[in-house]
Amino acid sequence: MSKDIFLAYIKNHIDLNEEEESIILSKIKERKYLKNQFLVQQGDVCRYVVFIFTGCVRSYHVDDDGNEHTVSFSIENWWSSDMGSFITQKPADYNVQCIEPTSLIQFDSVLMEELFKTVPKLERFFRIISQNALVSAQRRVVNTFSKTARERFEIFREDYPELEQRIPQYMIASYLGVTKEFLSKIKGQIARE
Amino acid sequence: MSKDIFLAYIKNHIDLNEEEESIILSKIKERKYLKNQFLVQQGDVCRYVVFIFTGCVRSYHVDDDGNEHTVSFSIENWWSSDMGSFITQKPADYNVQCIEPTSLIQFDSVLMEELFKTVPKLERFFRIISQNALVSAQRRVVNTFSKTARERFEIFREDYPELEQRIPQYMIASYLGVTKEFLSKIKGQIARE
DNA sequence: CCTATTTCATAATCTAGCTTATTTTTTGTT
DNA sequence: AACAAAAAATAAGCTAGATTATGAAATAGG
Repeated sequence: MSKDIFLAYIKNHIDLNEEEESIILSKIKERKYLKNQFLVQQGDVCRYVVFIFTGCVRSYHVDDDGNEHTVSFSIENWWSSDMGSFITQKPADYNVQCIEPTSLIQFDSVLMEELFKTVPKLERFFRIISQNALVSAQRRVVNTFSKTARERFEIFREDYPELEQRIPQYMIASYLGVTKEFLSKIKGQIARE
Repeated sequence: MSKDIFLAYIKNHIDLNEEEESIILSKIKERKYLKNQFLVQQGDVCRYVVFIFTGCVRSYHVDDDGNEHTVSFSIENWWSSDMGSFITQKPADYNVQCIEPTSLIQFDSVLMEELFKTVPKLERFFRIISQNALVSAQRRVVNTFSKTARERFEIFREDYPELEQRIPQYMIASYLGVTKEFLSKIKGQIARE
């Protein structure tokens, strides 16, 4: 059952006894989204953090010139949200949109606090995954400055080999910080070698 | 007393009772570093997370071409470390160096776990500050892609008005992701208006 | 106080990546 | 299967920012 995936994922990071497991199971439920549906829209307040069972979700910002900038892709066994908006309850900077039919658990702040109260160990769990997310966000900053677009593309391919097939190329370009035309050129170069 | 600054800082994010406060106070101690001393050097394993009382610390990565890329500046009431290295105990990607004489608290992983065990609320505290740091790292990626160098410089000035006076210009350039020459040109442009 | 070393400014040349435009391919819908 | 719409490829010309070079100003050390 897909909720067990979530338990297994937690148990990669912390230990849970049977009671804690059943508390968690009792409080979460699966929800499905269709392709192209939004979990949050830029400007709205983000009410959920989600854990993804299946599917794929993209977070992206649309700037003043109308250009899209992808913050993250989230797939199986990963998290998604506009954290800044969720924490502060201010308007979201990002759109969070399903790019595949997606099945997930939705955590609002009430549920979150309820879980922390009944299973305090989860504080530790979320600390750990928050720290890990921070580390990779910082690495991305440095890569953006120190690597060429082509290098960043090659790193992307290594880090997420399956993702390239599932995601339209123009979205990958907007994740790498280049235009779709330039990514196309890079792929041409690589193919020609 | 400077340790009280640390307590006050924690209490911005979570509540502490008297007992918890005194446990924390009993376990931490102040340490001083000279200007230019390293807290971590790229390639070594990072053994500490630090909280800064006074002074300024820079984290930066040196890439294969020998170029420096500043990940963060940390001043009064803020944290610093190479988190990735600290967590995994693998070689650090970053140098963490004092750019002013600096007074701080040093947390090694033993102390960290001891604190988490005796004051479990601190898990929550570190989750919150990690999440905040994640939000700003993500915002920085988006800004890098959506704003010009000049706009990023102006944002930097607004966000950290005091910092510009304290930090050499070439370090600011490496934080913004441009060469020192180009930052100099930008400042010239702005001055001429 | 003097000298050496960093740091900052300015400017000419060069290039990675952007813009704009056109064509081909793929995907989705009736 | 046919059509429409979205996505990808290709290419010419263009700019933000890099590189290289030189001199001036500020810091630091003796």
